[in-house]
Amino acid sequence: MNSAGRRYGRAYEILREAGLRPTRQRLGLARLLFENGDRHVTAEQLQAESTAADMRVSLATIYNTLNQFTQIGLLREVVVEPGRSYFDTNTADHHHFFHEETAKLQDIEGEAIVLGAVPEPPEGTSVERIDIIVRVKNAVN
Amino acid sequence: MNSAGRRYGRAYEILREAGLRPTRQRLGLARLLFENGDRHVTAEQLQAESTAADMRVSLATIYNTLNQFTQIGLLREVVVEPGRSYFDTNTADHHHFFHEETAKLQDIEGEAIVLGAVPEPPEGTSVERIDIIVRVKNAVN
DNA sequence: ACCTGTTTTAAAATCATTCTAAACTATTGA
DNA sequence: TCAATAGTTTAGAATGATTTTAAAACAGGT
Repeated sequence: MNSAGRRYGRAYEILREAGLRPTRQRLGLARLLFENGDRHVTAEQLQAESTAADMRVSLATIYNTLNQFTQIGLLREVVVEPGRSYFDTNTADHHHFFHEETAKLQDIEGEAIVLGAVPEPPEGTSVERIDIIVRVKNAVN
Repeated sequence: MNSAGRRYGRAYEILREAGLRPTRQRLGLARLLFENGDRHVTAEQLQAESTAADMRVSLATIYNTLNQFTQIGLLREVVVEPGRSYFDTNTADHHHFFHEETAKLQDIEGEAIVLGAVPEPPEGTSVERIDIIVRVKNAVN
């Protein structure tokens, strides 16, 4: 590993192993995404953060990177609203609260939600994934 | 009720009660949507159907109508893919299979899926709705 | 039939996302 | 170390779904 590799930590090798060149922008975005625990970001948000961190990364690259990271299993895409995609840095099996008013996602911890019966998939299909979204709004009290 | 009312059945009064004028296009779309059992349609699909049925309805009206019907509880919006909205004529409490390859939705019947533990919503919020999407793809065999 | 407020419409606008083609950069092997 | 090559990034154009706009058409009451 060279000095860049040391500076960026694990991301460097993860990218190499996935066959993605560890470029400046991919490493920088990886750092923003993974250095602060579990997060849910949109492309726009991530660009705002990279700008704030003095990295100039085009929106096209943000989208490419988010999609590539999703493909190699570093991120998971969560669809809750038409016309906006969230990317979740937590790829473990879990589900979400979605705050309708603030448009914010929040992980539901481990056993807090449990599926009783899982349905038989239709003939000739197999289950790929189960997404549960608990939509919440501010309680009126 | 006038002759138009009779011709379009229940929809006529439902719209009036919701404060929506029972116009030709709203009644026609209601007929397409509700006369053939449970359905999942996109705006484009509904327009194709109305064209096929010799009703000219603009896309803008299709969108307006789908949104209005959703607001008054005649439809339910299901979000499964970024950038495409499905409207479900079944507003009863139920969940969905989503076929990733064909982009088709299918209702999961009644008790086939059961939630064991339902999580406590975050402080100050109340649960609005729970959406479960079981994503399936063609089985490899 | 007439008035007034709704509704519909075509067309333009918007928004998130993807594509394109050219400029740039990482990697490899000499 | 350097050049060749293949993979990346980028600005800007293109796309596709949806919403907005402003004007024309219409529904319901008088």
